[in-house]
Amino acid sequence: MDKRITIRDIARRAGVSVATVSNVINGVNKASDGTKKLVLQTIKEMGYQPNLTARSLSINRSQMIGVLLPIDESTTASLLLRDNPFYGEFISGVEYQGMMSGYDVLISGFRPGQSCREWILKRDLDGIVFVGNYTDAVSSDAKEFGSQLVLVDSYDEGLEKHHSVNIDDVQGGYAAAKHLLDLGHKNIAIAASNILVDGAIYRRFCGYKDALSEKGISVRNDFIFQDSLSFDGGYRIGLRILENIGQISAVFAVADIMAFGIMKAFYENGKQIPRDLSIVGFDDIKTCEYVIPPLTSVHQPVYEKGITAVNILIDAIKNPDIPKRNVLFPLKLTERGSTMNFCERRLFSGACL
Amino acid sequence: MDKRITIRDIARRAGVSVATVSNVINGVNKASDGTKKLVLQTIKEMGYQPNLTARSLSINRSQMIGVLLPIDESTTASLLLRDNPFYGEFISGVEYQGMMSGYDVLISGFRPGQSCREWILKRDLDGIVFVGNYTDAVSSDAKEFGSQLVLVDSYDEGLEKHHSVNIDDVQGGYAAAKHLLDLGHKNIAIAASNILVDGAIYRRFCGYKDALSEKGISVRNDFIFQDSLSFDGGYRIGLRILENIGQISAVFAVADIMAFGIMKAFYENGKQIPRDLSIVGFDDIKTCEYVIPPLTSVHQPVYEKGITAVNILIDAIKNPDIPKRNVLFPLKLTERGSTMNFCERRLFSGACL
DNA sequence: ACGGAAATGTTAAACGGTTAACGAACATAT
DNA sequence: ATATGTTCGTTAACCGTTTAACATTTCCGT
Repeated sequence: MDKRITIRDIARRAGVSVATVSNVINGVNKASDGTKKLVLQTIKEMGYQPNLTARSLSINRSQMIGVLLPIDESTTASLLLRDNPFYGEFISGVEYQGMMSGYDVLISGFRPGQSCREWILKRDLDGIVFVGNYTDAVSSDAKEFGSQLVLVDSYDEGLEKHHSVNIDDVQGGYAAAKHLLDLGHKNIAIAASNILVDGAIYRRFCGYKDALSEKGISVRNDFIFQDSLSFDGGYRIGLRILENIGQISAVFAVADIMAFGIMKAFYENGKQIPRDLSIVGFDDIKTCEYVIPPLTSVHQPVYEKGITAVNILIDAIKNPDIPKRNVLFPLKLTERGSTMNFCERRLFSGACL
Repeated sequence: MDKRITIRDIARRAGVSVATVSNVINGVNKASDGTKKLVLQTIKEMGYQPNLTARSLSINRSQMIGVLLPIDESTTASLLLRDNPFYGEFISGVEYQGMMSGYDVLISGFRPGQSCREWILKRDLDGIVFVGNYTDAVSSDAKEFGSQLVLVDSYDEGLEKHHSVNIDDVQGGYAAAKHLLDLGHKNIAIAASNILVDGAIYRRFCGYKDALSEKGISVRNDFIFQDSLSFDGGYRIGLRILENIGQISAVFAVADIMAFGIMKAFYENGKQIPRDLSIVGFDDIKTCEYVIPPLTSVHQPVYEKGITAVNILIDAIKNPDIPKRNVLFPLKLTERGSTMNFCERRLFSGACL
């Protein structure tokens, strides 16, 4: 409960003006070495910490950046952060890089109907990292006040107009399907959420389609399974695939979590992965290594995305006129035990076609 | 890039003094209904947002709270947040409750050698939620500046002196072992990290011991397996258990992630869960539902811990003199498919002893 | 009609920094 | 000796709020 020590206390004790103390702190070269030493010494002795709130007010910059996370629409209450390990990992990257660059990180859910203008303005945020599907409102909000903006995971819209960090979903989808094709599979289903709603999912689908058509295979409508992007959604799709078990030998699930649901459905019905179905997931969350068999999945660099977003943001804060940067992370498939060669699989039940 | 609108602009436009505008904003009842309406109207028209930085400076409170997260000691670089879904879930609770109470949330890793005094001082933080093993330095830092402190997951030390939120590890460990005992198991191993190092783990062990001795069973030293608190650690323990497969029929893993490692070791060696080994985990992370069989686990309310911590913190901020509160969440076991009755299991291989 | 309280405002000094503008002291060049 | 420039500092205004202290008007009881 001590009285807070201010720059004036330092000035008084050191016998100089507050301006001089301020200059020393900020490295403005306007003090003799002697004075500098004296001031620094005094600061140390008194355990003085400059107050960033006051500084913010004065220089109109806060040295804080914000992360806006999507909300779980179903509850409006909790962040997706709660249920999806992704966001924690992402924030970790943001926090680390922010800290390294001297910025503090504020987090918040971006609740519908809310404007980020409010948030930026209230706290004088120097910039924000916006995760998820961005709305035009967001960008105009940011621009209006000299705050910088980096979009993450919202590839589609207005990409050129903003800084952005994305993963190459098309290529990822392609890699997934390609892997299955290389294993000799021809009848490859896809498990997804509504393909037309979510841009990222649609792009993964496109990659899948590309890989197939490269081999002269066209996508069969009845091989496109759509349900909610969740374990339960995957489970339901798993049951539907089981009905077509003779025709489908492999499936590309556009999210790991759906893949787990499919695996569950299969096990419950006495089928085995990968003997009865090869599965490749997408995201490569830690759980992929824990399940049995471990899930082959398209790896996405979540932590690195956080780091990169902050790097771009801070560059932009320091120099608002740099051209927009749009980073697209290439994706690589991590092969594990949930996929196997189509022919070898046939060895269990007969000859290879 | 517009000029920011300040309280003076509002005052000018509405033809009143800034003090009046301020009063209206803060609900101080010093203005006539007419004036109030006028001011509010003007605020809306001009899209004015009070600047919290300036307010902070003025009232010496920031309406911000901080969350200090433990760092992964191995890297010092990244947060544990990166690898452990826990923290994301926890932060989600903190963010939600903070938002509901009008506080913004700042997050940071608590890096060794750092003092939180600096952080509190710099940003005028009203309070902080400290997660993990706390050091005395933290508390004196906080106290010194009227900042409030809530300790999370650091049951042991100086509990009475601070607000705290913890889970009842002893009871959780007890519940885990009890469940296995109730299923008829007698030779129950425990998989843990070094029992003497981490207080929480030690308490879980104590609960396990209590349950056993209640049944007249004493803990066998060769049934205590210790390794790193990770999937790999669990895997190694799994291999060691396999060597004693005749003797051990069940295991309590003090963290889900270790349980998954054990399961993996068993499957790789052609053994089946729960037929050859009943397993109960601890934490009940989402993954428990995804693995096959789904893991029986002691559920811990991570999100609620976040909510509760913030509630206590804000109470303490508003009234610094309230007595210290120490919340201890009771734990409940969630039964799933990784455990089975000892006798039924014997049906596979012979008679029930 | 008068005094005092209540209601409604205003003024101006904080809060803890930054920084433009100014100035003194001293060295150097002419 | 004078002009010119550096070096080292100070003064004071400002950032956008809050709030104590004061001022004016209105209301009410007697």
